[in-house]
Amino acid sequence: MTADEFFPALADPTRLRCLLLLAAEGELCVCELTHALDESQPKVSRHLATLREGGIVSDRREGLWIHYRLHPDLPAWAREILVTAAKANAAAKPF
Amino acid sequence: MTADEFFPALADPTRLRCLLLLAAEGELCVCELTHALDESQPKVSRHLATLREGGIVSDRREGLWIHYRLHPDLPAWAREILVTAAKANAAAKPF
DNA sequence: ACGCTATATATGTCTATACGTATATTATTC
DNA sequence: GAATAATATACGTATAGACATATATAGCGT
Repeated sequence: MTADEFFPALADPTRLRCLLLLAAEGELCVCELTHALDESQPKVSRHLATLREGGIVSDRREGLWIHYRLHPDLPAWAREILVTAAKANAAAKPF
Repeated sequence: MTADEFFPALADPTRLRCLLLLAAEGELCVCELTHALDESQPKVSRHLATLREGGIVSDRREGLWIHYRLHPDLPAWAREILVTAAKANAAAKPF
């Protein structure tokens, strides 16, 4: 995982929000993400596929549900960036 | 400056390298960046314009040279992300 | 004013990305 | 094995992004 691969994944707002939710919650299924983001299921699924193919998230099937989480091999610096972005977001929307 | 505005600016390798160089060096003119990146002048200039229009860098003319630096108002979290990316880059290319 | 240097922008084109809608896949339950 | 639920993918299209080449602008020196 290089910065040149990681940053494009963060450039889409839907993908960024997915990653911040996953960083905060640990593991979420597609329907939880779809509901939390208020986006269509195919849209969320396609963005998750992008992240999966990029090695940024991993998935785990459990019956009908597929749970996504940050990929276990995601390097520490990438996680740090997500934490920093989450703090920036929290500061920007203090509701 | 929100994360949704900042991350797209990092999604292009040329822009990312410009920002990492500026973060490391403080201030550089276009010809220094062009030479350091080994890219064409219009290409570097256009990416710098993107960063300038996004409020991520500021420019200062001094005679023929135009010096770019990280924008003074760039929030701390954005600078932190650049520092983290720089460390990731340095670790990836230990030459 | 002219030429030179540094930088910016314009133009046309090509590629990548994102989207909505529709359909397919996978697993469960009856 | 049909029906249903959760998720994935395919397809067509629209938009954005990046590029190379060419040209314009701005300041300096003579």
